Amino acid sequence: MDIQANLPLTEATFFILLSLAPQPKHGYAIMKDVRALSENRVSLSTGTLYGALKRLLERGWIERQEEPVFNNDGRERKAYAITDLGSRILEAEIDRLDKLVAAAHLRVVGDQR
Amino acid sequence: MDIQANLPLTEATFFILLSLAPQPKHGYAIMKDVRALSENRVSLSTGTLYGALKRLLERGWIERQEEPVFNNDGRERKAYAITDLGSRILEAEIDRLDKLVAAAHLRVVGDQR
DNA sequence: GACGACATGTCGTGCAACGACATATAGGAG
DNA sequence: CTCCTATATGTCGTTGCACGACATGTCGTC
Repeated sequence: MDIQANLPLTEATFFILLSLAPQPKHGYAIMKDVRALSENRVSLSTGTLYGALKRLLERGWIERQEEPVFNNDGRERKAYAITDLGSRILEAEIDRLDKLVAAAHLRVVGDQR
Repeated sequence: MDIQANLPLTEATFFILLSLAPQPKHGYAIMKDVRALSENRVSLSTGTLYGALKRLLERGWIERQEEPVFNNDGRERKAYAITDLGSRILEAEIDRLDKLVAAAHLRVVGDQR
């Protein structure tokens, strides 16, 4: 399978995978995590979130966990976990972004970062 | 005008602005430059290129140069130039990418760059 | 005279983001 | 007891955009 062919990821997809990278989460938790990760810049609407999750499941980049996850008050949720394939794609995307940023910094005038 | 509201840029848009940042270019030159910039990963089809250029003109991120640009054999082309607004948006996008990459590197396991 | 590089454009398709809407439970404020 | 907010999951219609296919033309080379 050609990983490169799936790039670039959309911003929603990228943040969802990044959010699931350390540990599995349920939908709503992903939403909050992405908001925090992006310093409140990205607020996934539910349409974007669940639409994206559905697509990611179909592609096998993430999977539903069988073990239920418990939150503070004890209610259980079925969480999503990133798959090996998903991890490889996320890493490839980060590689791509690294090169992109490097190329951009070489080009743009008045760049002092 | 809220610059942040225009982000993220699509990959095509980003590379076009980045290509025009050092100096104005005509359409076909942008195509070749983007291919080189991205190490042959991104090949803009003409549909993407001219569609994007049209949108960028409408938004005032780029403009058509009045002075014709001459290529090797002396034929003239009307080139596109990035505007001040376009430059500010490009810089904002690079800022966004910087933060994104930084956040990603903190998160992802097995990251040794 | 055919072919590849140069050069500019239009059109139709398909995918993805997004806001709006729908639904439901839990807990705190009044 | 009722309203409001946070938690939680989902569907639907619209819109924007990338992309390949097609159309058109010039110039230089083999």
